[in-house]
Amino acid sequence: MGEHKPKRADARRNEKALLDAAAAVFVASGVDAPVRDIAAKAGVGVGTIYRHFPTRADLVIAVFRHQVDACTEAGPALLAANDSPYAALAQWIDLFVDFLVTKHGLAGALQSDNAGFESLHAYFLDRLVPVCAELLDAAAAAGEIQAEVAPLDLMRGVGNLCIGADDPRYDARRMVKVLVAGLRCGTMDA
Amino acid sequence: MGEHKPKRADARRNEKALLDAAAAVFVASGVDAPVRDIAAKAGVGVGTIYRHFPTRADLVIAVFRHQVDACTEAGPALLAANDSPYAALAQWIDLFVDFLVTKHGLAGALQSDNAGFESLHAYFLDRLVPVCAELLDAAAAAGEIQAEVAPLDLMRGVGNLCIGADDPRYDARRMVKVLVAGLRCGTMDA
DNA sequence: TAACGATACGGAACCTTGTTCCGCTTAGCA
DNA sequence: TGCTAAGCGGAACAAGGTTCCGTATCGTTA
Repeated sequence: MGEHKPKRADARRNEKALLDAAAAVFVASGVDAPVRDIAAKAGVGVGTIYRHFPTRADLVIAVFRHQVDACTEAGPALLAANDSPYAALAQWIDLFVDFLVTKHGLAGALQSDNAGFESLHAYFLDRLVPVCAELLDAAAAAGEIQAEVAPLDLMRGVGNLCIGADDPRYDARRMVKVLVAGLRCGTMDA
Repeated sequence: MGEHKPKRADARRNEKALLDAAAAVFVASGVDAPVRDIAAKAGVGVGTIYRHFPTRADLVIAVFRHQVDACTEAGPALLAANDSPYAALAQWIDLFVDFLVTKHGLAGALQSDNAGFESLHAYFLDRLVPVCAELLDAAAAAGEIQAEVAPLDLMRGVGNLCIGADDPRYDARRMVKVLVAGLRCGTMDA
């Protein structure tokens, strides 16, 4: 059930290149970007994509799993690199938003593959909730935040604020910043 | 600003044929059915479709407006044709469900054209809520229903019951029937 | 009624996308 | 160094939307 490394070195290299290229292209052109564009960006032929990822949807899923993993690992790293746990939390939320903004095209891109989307979402929650909890606890322990918020609530809240983030009239990131700032000063007025 | 009839008789005939054919094909094969299939069903060439509806999305929107109109007109007609207003309501809900089941593919089919979807939804509410109200009032006046339910609530309720109606394990129509039956006997127990 | 111009029609051709296929290349090993 | 199977590139195919244009038809006018 563990990670079974593919055989050849160049194959492994290409797989990573593809994941990186796809992530970049998705950010630049959206999740609907043509497979050919991704192949070009990675400097490989389309055939190579299809050997690693049987279908377009599989590639998309793989990229997002990859992002979830990165986000997971970033939590402890940020905590170690910052004196202030609150700062770490804020930076982590920032990464999380990067991820969400692109993630919102997902449901559409995976229209047929509903099962794939569900399992991805489950994976997403399984891995990210504990990280968020850790950051939240650390900030609370350091006395840097007043409001008591459950990790899942915070993640949902941020997620919901990011809905419609592609509308240029709506600055989702701004609203998230406000929400995160709100953690510092309890829910009482004045 | 009113309805401006197209010029030629055959053009008008074809437009109607297209609307009917598209509705039939959408029911049979879903909203993603190829334009060619619709043209074939209507017995016209694809070019004809594109003269009447500049884009695939426009055709889809036109079909659904057409359905909304049909549903709107069916309300008073059913009321007139039935002795029991409740029976009329039940039959109307049936038509409404037909419409909803296919409507749920819409958001996906119009992915790019979000504005089109929004305005369609507004049109949908504007026209259907009054009809639903009329049926509900008539049934209440005849003493055939006990529960007091707002038209919009009923429509949303039915709409929500129809979510996931394409899943063969879930019989949405059955649940709607139960809900409608529930109108007859108030919300108290026994 | 015959002729004529505008209007509408059909469907082949085109473009973009996902996916498959297969001859060539190259990593890894003896 | 040579062998072989894993990998690779990209042309070719399939499917869908959209465009184009020669032909047919409508509706009017002489």
